Amino acid sequence: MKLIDSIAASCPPLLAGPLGNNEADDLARALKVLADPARLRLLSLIQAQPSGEACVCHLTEPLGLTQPTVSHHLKVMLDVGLVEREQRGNWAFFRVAHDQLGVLRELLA
Amino acid sequence: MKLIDSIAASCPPLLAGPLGNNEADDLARALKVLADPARLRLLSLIQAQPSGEACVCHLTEPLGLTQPTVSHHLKVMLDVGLVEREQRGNWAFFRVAHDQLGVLRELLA
DNA sequence: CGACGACATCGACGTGTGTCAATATGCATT
DNA sequence: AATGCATATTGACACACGTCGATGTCGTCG
Repeated sequence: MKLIDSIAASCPPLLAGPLGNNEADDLARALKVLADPARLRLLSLIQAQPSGEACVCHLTEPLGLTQPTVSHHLKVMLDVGLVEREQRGNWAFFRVAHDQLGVLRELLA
Repeated sequence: MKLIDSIAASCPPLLAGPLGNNEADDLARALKVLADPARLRLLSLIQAQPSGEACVCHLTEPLGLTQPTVSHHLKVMLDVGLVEREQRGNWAFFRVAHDQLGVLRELLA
């Protein structure tokens, strides 16, 4: 199970009551994934595509980062559940996982 | 001007369009402040007080961190605008800045 | 089957940061 | 003024992480 799914099941909203160590650790790990300029730009770039999806080769140039770095960031976001991946032939297409982003948003309440 | 105020004035929601370098950097810096278990627990502990405020000496023991570390985290959150500080005699009382937290929450849309 | 293109993984490097002990600052009370 | 207490600052250390070049893997097309 992806990190954000398990947070959604176990973690109360931030200001609803004192957070335990485990809950705080999990929520912090998820927020850390989001707290990077390259990853924020990746999400906004993927979402800006008319189809709502993008492959790695279309993302490296607008970001000014190398292909391994972009691949790394996408993997990190995939692991926590912030993006979804679909392989089609040689290309790997990524979409923003709106539901999981919404989970994080609602936890800051 | 605190970081989150300037973000609120200049930064569009994450998925509204491609983020520029400066916007992504600012938003990431603000999220990084939140993406730490000690700071998340601090916010939830302060909010859990009946008065909605707390001084440093009431926060070190439930967190299991030293006083300088707690002071450091509060200063970092104060600088970006996530908490407010009010000195009363020897004690410094901190409150959660709900508005600024709301700004961050709405930017993840 | 062989070559090519897209993507993933590995190893290494530099930077950033959470933590603590030690010390400084500032207010209050006597 | 002098002492005591709450908080802030400093310096140092260990660890995490973003980035890159080099290389590996897998699917596609001659």
